[in-house]
Amino acid sequence: MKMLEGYKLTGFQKEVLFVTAGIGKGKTLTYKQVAEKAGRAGAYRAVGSALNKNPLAPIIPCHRVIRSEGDIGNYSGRGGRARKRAMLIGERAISEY
DNA sequence: ACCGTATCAACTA
DNA sequence: TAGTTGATACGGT
Repeated sequence: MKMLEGYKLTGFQKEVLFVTAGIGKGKTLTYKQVAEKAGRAGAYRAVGSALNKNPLAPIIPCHRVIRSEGDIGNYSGRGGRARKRAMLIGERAISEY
């Protein structure tokens, strides 16, 4: 996993990105779950911060990380929340409501 | 449903 | 080092 080389990311950042990148297709994880997998359960805020600065926004499936209630969180990638919602609906990961 | 507080890491001065 | 911010979570009202 050397895709993170060149990017000045901290350990937590790398863990978060790695976990996010490891989410299976059509699956979704809540920020809490990602935080737990990253080794810092409870740091859901930090997870958001990490993904916010995520230099691999178009590469990492950050759109598969949603809120605990199943709602769409925010998204820094191109298209913003609309794009994220569209992708999740396309993968049947969430309800289209 | 709405508001306030809790919690964690990164950023900036 | 201290203060602020941010893609959240949870409980009380």
